Amino acid sequence: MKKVPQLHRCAECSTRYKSIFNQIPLDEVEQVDVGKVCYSFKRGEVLFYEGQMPQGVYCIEKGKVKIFNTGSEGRDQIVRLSGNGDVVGYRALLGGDRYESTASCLEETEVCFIPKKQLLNMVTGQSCLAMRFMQHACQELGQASKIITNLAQKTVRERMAEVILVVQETFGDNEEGQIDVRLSREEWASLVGTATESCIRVLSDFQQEGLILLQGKFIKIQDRKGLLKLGKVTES
Amino acid sequence: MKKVPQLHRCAECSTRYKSIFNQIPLDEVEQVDVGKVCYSFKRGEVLFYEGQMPQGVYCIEKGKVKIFNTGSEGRDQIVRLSGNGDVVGYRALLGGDRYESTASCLEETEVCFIPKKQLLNMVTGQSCLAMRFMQHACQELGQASKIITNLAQKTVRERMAEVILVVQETFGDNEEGQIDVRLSREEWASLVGTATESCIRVLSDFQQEGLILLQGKFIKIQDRKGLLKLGKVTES
DNA sequence: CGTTTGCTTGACAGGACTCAACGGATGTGG
DNA sequence: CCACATCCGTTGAGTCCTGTCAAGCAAACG
Repeated sequence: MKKVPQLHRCAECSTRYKSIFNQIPLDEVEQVDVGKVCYSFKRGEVLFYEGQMPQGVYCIEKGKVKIFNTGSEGRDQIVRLSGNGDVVGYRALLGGDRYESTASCLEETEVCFIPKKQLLNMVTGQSCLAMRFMQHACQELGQASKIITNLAQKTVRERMAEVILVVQETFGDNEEGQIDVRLSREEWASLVGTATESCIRVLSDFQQEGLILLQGKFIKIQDRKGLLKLGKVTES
Repeated sequence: MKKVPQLHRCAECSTRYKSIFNQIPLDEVEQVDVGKVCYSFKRGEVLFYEGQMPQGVYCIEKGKVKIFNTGSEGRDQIVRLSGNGDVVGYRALLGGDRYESTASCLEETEVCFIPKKQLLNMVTGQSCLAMRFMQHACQELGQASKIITNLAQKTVRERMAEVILVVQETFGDNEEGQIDVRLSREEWASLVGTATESCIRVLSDFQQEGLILLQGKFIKIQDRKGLLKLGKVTES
């Protein structure tokens, strides 16, 4: 982790209009600049660990982060992937809990750290920020409820199909038409909630069935409809 | 469902101090009375169905409700149990979504229905209600993340042990020391995320191992520590 | 260029689901 | 109050999915 000389201003942040700070009055947004600190993380570096007390929130300026829980057997379960403009770590801070998950960077990632005091000031202030966080938490809660049902009822094949689609929606495609995130097989397995070996087998099955194309670390979707059907996704 | 002549006043509600309306100024609480309607539901009756647009929220005055998703195979997955003082259905309303779950009563239940317009007025108003909902949603989100990891990594036995403990914490014991909620085997299975038959087998195993006592529909915990250990619960 | 890490495949065992059958409890209507 | 139907709980048998272990190979890395 490296502290970055503060040259990023929220008002000019490219991700502002897709972030939770969208539609917040400009003067309030500029207020964020005052206390924040910018950091740069390498792949594998950690924003926060499960069990810590939150000291603030992290706004991702550029990069990708995985949020995961470590089960009792030590296996990881990724519960969310976050990218540009996402605010990470707000759940524990606003819920008054310790972190229940660990956040680790999937690639070179630049974040702005907003200290607890400042965020709470803004949230409890006049602004509609509390409202925005509330809506956001409620939406995430809806997604979580879907994940729960999927894990309990779908097979590894079905879950894998759905996860591939969700990850593509989250990060989109790169210039070559591949899903724009570099995940190891183990990380795909952590998303699906299965063993690495099972994950590998299912992925190569999918390729043989013409659903996807495996290109090293990257995956290209070949038959979107096939995946939708296989994953029994009720497209929203 | 039966409409109840409105004789319940929020300010005098016995559940108010454990509900989300705790610490809300009295005059605002009294404001709720204006637009609300009280209903009475029998066991099996439904507050709302998955897919509907939310028209308001339900505050449980007395009774118990299960919130569940119906998977693609038709099997149900219970994602939450709610009781006295809980507000049900706020997630979809505040998140701006349709209901992603169905809410069905486990026993005779009396609820106060607060219309959408009124709730939104209160939430967007000066009060700290948005803050309360935000905190609540964040806490539920933390629980959901735990459930996800459990479902993905624990065995049916482990999950069952944990679920028994969680349900007891939710509803407590009745006079006879049994967990104070009447759930069918199928509903226990829906909580754990398994088949009814597996659920039955595990429950009777637990009884033989001296962990619990099965008394018809009711369960009595005999060896709390054993369940904790088996469920690998990191007591919070 | 050696070492480590990640990927892949095979073999195997066991947990969990499905199907089927049956007794008992519950509830309804005559 | 009884007969009937339905639902619920329980048990057994069989199958298959999925995780684990082991080993070989490729890729990445310093």
